[in-house]
Amino acid sequence: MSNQEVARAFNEIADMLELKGENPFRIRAYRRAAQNIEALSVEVSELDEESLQKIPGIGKDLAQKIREFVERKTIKQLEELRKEIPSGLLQILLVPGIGPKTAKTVYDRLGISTIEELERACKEGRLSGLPGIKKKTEDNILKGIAMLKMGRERMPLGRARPLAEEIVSELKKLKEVGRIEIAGSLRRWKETVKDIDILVTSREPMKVMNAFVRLPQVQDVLLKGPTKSSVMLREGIQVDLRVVEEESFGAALQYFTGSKAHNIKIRERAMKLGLKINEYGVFREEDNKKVAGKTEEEVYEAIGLPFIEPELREDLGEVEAAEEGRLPELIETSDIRGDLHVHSRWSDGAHSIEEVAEAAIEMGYEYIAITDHSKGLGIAGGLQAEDILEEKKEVDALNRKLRKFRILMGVEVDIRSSGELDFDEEILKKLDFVVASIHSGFRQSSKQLTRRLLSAIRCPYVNVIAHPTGRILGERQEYELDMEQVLKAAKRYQKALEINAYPLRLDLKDSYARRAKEMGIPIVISTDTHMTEQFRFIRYGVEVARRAWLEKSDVLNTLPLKEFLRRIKRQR
DNA sequence: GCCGTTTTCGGCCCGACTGTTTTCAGTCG
Repeated sequence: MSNQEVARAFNEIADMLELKGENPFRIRAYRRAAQNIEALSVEVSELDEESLQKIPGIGKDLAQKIREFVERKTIKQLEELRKEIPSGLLQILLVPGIGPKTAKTVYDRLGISTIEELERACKEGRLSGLPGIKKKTEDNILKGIAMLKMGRERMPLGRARPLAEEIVSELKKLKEVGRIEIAGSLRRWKETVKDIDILVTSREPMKVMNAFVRLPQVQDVLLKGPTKSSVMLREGIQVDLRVVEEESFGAALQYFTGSKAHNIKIRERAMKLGLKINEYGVFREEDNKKVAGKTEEEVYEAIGLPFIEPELREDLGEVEAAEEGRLPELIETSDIRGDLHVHSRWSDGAHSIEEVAEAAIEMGYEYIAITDHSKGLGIAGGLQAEDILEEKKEVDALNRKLRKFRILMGVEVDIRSSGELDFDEEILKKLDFVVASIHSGFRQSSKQLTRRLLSAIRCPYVNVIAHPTGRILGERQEYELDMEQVLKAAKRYQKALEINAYPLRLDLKDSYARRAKEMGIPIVISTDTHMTEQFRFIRYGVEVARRAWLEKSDVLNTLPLKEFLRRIKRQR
């Protein structure tokens, strides 16, 4: 019973209670619990009722329901609701523009309980005449159904971020645009995003909005007003643009950056202090006088808190940490001194080692580890033992030539299906740095996969496990690992785990990386670069680290070369 | 259903846009 399954059950209960018109706060309680469970790095199935109640948003009742779900594979309340509410109605809720009220109305009045029926009824104009529904609403529902059919899922950060930056640079060209910032989950660098939020200041909002909806990337205008417009891009992601006053920019940025859960917490705190926060500023309850709003720092200060970095704003303990003055000093991209997972033309990279080194120097690095694939990965030009030794000669020669820069001779050694490494220790011993990773047998049992990683961690010459969970966003699920065991082993042998910065991997993900930090496991952030342009992806990895509360001192490749070498020697 | 420097009952974040209304409900973020 995974956390995700529990979260899904609670969300389903929330949906059905909503359809029944239940108390909205009770519904919110289920959703909040679901969200917190999903973000948890431990499995709720392993917790007893008492520990469950320590999770924020989970009290006696929900703790019992989790235990019930884990032990009996079902929740009685859920079963009963399912009998009461047709599953098609839940599908109808997924249609953008349709909420619980409309869904209930069409069900009660017309007996519609599937999307197909809804579509037919709209086309036949049978919805018109229901309370609050006329032709226009029918059209909007049909649009929403079309949108749903297009498969509106979350977009990986690595795809959405460049799209957002492109739009920002277009809008920046307008003379009517003052300040401009990306907000929303994109500013928090969440690994997938639902839409792109952009915030601008302007004295002539309508001109900005007019230009916005006419951008060449825009396929459809969803809504347009003086402070808020939304469009659908051809790439299939929605962009919301908001225009605010200079004087409220900080409050608006804070508000639209979210997360929702973080904002609710901030607002609750404000309320206790006799303040009210909205996107225009912080206001005193008694006389409605504005006390802050121009900058985000001001907003947090007004409620007695230090600035909280956007990446932390998930209501996962950051508000409490801010209150107690123990916010982390998050790692920054400029702290990184070397990339430790780099491919060259010797295997499947696009550039020579020399070209790669030059690009790394350009990045301001002091060192890199060249880690081409081992023989098991024939498809990626994996190297035989002799090739590795040849490659090492080239690296040695380059090191004699380069000043103030060091290329570490390494390898990305494949962990075979059997659990053995692709090279024996005699070869690995001769290298400066060894990255081990899984590239095959993804579908093995959890037991087998975990054993493979454990045996790699135990090998004295392995320094780091690369992309430990193997996931590729939108393509491949994580391996079914026993992550807790992997973490324990990494801690015991002090082997590093990689945050792979390749935008579609981001592996370790934030919640695991945070758990690793808490356990005292060393972390490296690397790009898995196959061409020199990809060194720039390091930012994505650093952002995962920031979301995981990591500081400079938690990450090995922030160390200067000498210290770094001393540190990895101790791993052997 | 949760939660407690206003607490064990009575609160629970806040506003824009749309389409239906003639002052507002529903949806969304």
